[in-house]
Amino acid sequence: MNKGENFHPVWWRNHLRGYGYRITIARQAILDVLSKTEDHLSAEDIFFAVYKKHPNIGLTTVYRTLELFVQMGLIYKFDFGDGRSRYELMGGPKGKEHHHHLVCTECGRVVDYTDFIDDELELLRRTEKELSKKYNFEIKGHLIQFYGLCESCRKKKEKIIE
Amino acid sequence: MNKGENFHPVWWRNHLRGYGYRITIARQAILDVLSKTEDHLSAEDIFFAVYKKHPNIGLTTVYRTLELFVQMGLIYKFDFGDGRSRYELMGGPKGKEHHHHLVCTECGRVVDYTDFIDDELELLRRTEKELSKKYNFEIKGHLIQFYGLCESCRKKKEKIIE
DNA sequence: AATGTTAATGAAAACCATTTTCAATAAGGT
DNA sequence: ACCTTATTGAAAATGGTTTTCATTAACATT
Repeated sequence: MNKGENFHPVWWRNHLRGYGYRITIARQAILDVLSKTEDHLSAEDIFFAVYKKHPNIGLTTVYRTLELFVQMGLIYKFDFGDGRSRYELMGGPKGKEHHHHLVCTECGRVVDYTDFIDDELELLRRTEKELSKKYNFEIKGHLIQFYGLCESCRKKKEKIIE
Repeated sequence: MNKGENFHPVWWRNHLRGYGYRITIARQAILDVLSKTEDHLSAEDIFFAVYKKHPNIGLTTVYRTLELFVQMGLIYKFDFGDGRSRYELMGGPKGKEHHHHLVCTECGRVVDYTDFIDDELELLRRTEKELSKKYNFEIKGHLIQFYGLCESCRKKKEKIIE
């Protein structure tokens, strides 16, 4: 952030280097976008956001980079059911706290919630432990999502019925 | 099942009729396939299974029927991350008991588990209640999945490292 | 700072699960 | 048996993602 450097925290640069990957403009730009948003961006969203400063970076590179980051565990990839994947920065210095999602099946709105996360995580840990023993799985992660109708979509439906 | 009738439990026929839909060969055949499998079938899997007895039923119809059944709440649609959707009969006379999934990210194997389902469901109900109040959502469902490596995939990886 | 090796990239084409179109068919009430 | 209209099949379209391949750029070495 200082001495004229671009925004590129040490942690993920080391992460990249540690895995033997190169630090490129595209990778910096993509992580930059992800670290500055509260939204759940699709590959195309990220492409457009990156495009503003780097119109030479292609959508293909965005896909490849996201795939790489997912493999490295730098970002999460989610499917909220609208036919495209969404990406979110994982924990770490610039990452948000652990949360789960509440998805409106009508308009696609996604709410990040952290309520009860502790209870959930405790149960998950217990369940993980037992499942890995019983089914011989090495468990790496979990997915919890709730689906429903958000307030405005609910109201729209009520109006139609009236 | 008796009197020479095909396999077509009353419950889903009424379900269909109740929604004003017609009972067709294709719909019978597709539900029949879903009710007789323990696997997590894709649309194509179902198409092939149906094809054996009804080579005239097209893949398009399979997709359309599955979509309809999902809307009606007769079946569940899952995404295990391999690029195609998987379908499962919901609860009901012929449905399996409520369960969650354990997915191997390497080979795609899916284990249905019911362990701790009660604890999970209790927590889910509590969480749902609070979330719907706090975020004004009408919650319709949830998704819980664990991801990891199954035993054989883990062993394969160990071999490569050696 | 110049050079060499090789990973990374962009553009275009390919891929592939799913959806749409549209004319033909069949479910089920009359 | 007939009529209305939902349902269907085949083929084409769609659209997110991946692959191909020649070019470019990271960065270790000199």
